[in-house]
Amino acid sequence: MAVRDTGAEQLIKDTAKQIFFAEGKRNATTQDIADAAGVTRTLVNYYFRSKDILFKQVFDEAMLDMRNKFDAVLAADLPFRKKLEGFIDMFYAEVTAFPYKESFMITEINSHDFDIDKKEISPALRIFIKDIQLEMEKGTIKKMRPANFMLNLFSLLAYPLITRPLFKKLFELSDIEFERLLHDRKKMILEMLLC
Amino acid sequence: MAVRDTGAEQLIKDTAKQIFFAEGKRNATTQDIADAAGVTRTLVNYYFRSKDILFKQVFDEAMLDMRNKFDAVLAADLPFRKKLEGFIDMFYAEVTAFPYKESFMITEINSHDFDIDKKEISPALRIFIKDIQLEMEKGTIKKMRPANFMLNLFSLLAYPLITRPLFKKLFELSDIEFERLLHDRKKMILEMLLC
Amino acid sequence: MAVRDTGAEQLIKDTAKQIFFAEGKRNATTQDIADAAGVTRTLVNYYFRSKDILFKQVFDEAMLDMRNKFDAVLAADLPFRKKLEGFIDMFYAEVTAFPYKESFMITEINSHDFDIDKKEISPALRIFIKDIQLEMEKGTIKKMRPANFMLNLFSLLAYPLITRPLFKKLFELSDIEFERLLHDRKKMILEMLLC
Amino acid sequence: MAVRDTGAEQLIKDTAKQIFFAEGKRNATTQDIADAAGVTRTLVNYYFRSKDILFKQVFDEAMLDMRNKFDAVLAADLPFRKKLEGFIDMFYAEVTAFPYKESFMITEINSHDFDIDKKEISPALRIFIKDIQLEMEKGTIKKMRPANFMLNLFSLLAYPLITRPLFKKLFELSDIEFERLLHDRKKMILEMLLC
DNA sequence: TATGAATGAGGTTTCATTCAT
DNA sequence: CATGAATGAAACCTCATTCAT
Repeated sequence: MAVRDTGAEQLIKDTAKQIFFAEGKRNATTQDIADAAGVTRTLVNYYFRSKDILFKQVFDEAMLDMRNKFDAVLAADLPFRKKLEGFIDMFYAEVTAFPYKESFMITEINSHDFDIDKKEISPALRIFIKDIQLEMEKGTIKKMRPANFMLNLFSLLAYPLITRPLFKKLFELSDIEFERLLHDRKKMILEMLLC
Repeated sequence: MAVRDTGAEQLIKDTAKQIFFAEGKRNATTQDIADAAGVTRTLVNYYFRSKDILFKQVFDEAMLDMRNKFDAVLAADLPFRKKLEGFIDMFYAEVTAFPYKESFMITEINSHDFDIDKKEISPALRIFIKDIQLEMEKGTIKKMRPANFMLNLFSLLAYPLITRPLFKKLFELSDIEFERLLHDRKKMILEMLLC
Repeated sequence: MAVRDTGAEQLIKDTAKQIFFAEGKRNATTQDIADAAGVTRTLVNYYFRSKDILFKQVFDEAMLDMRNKFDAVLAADLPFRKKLEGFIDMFYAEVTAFPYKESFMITEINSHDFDIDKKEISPALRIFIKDIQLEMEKGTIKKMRPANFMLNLFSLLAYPLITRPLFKKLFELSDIEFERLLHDRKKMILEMLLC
Repeated sequence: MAVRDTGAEQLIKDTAKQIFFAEGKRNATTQDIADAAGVTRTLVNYYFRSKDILFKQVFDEAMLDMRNKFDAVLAADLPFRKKLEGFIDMFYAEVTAFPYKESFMITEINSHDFDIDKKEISPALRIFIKDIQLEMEKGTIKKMRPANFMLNLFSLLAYPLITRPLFKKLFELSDIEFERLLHDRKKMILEMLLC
């Protein structure tokens, strides 16, 4: 009697995640995913009924995953500056593991049927927004809507990563040079946000 | 003697541009484009041989178009601050006309066979880099690699636009509230970059 | 428990063989073949991925098939003359069943990417070449390269069959008259080769 | 005022002949032919209305051409053996110039709507048949139907040429070796036919 | 749980042909 | 005599999905 493996479902999702986010193969077919996972194409369908469902599940999991990581950092019991530093480090680590995830999400976010099912603002985010307002009162950061502070943070972090190929060409940079550039940014972003 | 019509080719490209960049229909088929342009599908093929070629041509034209607009602003004979303001205005105008163009380009840029055929850094960009270095010396902007200054500029401008749906959800903002937020950013971006 | 049908793949190949070789419909489409086999066109594609692959498989099978029949006759333990007679009979039988096979193969052979994957001369052919050399030494056949003897054999057998329509016209022969002509050839060919 | 060229029609036919018979590109499109002839595709259509008509005209011309060459040799005032030699030489010369012509004709001949419009047996052929019968009476060639003598002649000449790629593989022959083989055949064919 | 067989829908491309100048 | 533009028909191919074990 065979041992129930049962890991197939998660294996397929992980493989899809890898293909989409790490390898950047946006148009991978179910066949491609099945092949990479070492299962038959129909098994993919057995578990997920349709490609769209697999798609959505992988996407949602990735979103949730990222949100959990965000929350962990944002709700941590640390001084504001440390939180920011932790956030930046976490973000860069994510991008190193899944270089295409940002770009992929951008696409999804802009697709016509984008709809994440969330009820309310995450508690961690609520805490962080409080932090931001406090810092503004203390004068360590400029006065602005908290949403704009968040937008600035994300912008300065994420945008260079998703347009990396373009800017490499534009400024004639090697991979190493671009890495150096990114490295410089960490301190710089802190300064821009906190000055 | 009738004038040769011949506008069909450009018409098809313009229609494709509209569909891709203004309506965000990334997966539009040749049929969709033909229908929207009021021509038969095979005519599309007559001019462009294949969908990929149409795709590439439209993309390249859009890139060139944008670069020309950049160059016009960056090389203008204006004080640095005015240039920045002009750039920001131009960028927002572009995005208003073609809301999905950024997102579309992100995707292409990250696709595996991305390769723009450029020989050297654009003269206008070279001028602007000079401007940046001059401003640094004057102390009106912080010292950093010029490339990082450009990255900051683009990041703060573009990222909120391409992640708009997500942040609207995240902060529970209406369209009007988000517009207000964007409006605030113009002044704020100038301050962040120039402080 | 029902028996797996699974005969579909072979059925499609056999049908294609029939259409190409027996009916001479060189330009049959996948649809034609699917219709004749009583399956849907996409099933043809399911098994063979592309028309070319089906094409190649059918062709290769036909080649192998014929080679096996050749080998059986050429390697048989019979006196040389009997072998020749057997070969001629076999050849005519083949042609009766698949009148267009020869012509089809001529075309393929002359196509630009013709390449059968054979490693070495078939053992049966090697035996037959030995036979030929022996007969030459015995003086029952004229001295010549064995390859030329083979060429003569095939020429005299096959050529009239593949140019049948032309010669029928040229000599104003009815089908029956042409059959008579072919019938006479059997003895004549033996005489020409063995004299 | 431009010089009337007018050679375009013949140029197209000659180009088609070249492509079909010399290069063996059976499936060349009108575009291919137009390109090779240095004219636009629509010009091909202007002259020939349809691809089939061009096809047929080229084919018919090639047939007529060959028949004229046959006739010239067969009706010449020469001894029988000389005629045969002349015929063989002429045939080989033709094949050298247009290696794929034979194979192409085989295909056409076997196509379902093959129909050359001839009224009667060519006078030259009639003369040659007389010759054959005379030689039979003289005992220089074996007794058989004249049609079979002709079939033998053509078979031994043409078949090795149209199956050349196959036999090269089968007997592991280089191009040079195959040429040598063909060279030997000239004398051998005469012997086989005349013994 | 897992799979091979089969299908349908939709997309792309090729090509000969016709139109209008 | 010559051509660029446009069209129609048909072929081909890919893919997600369903069926029947």
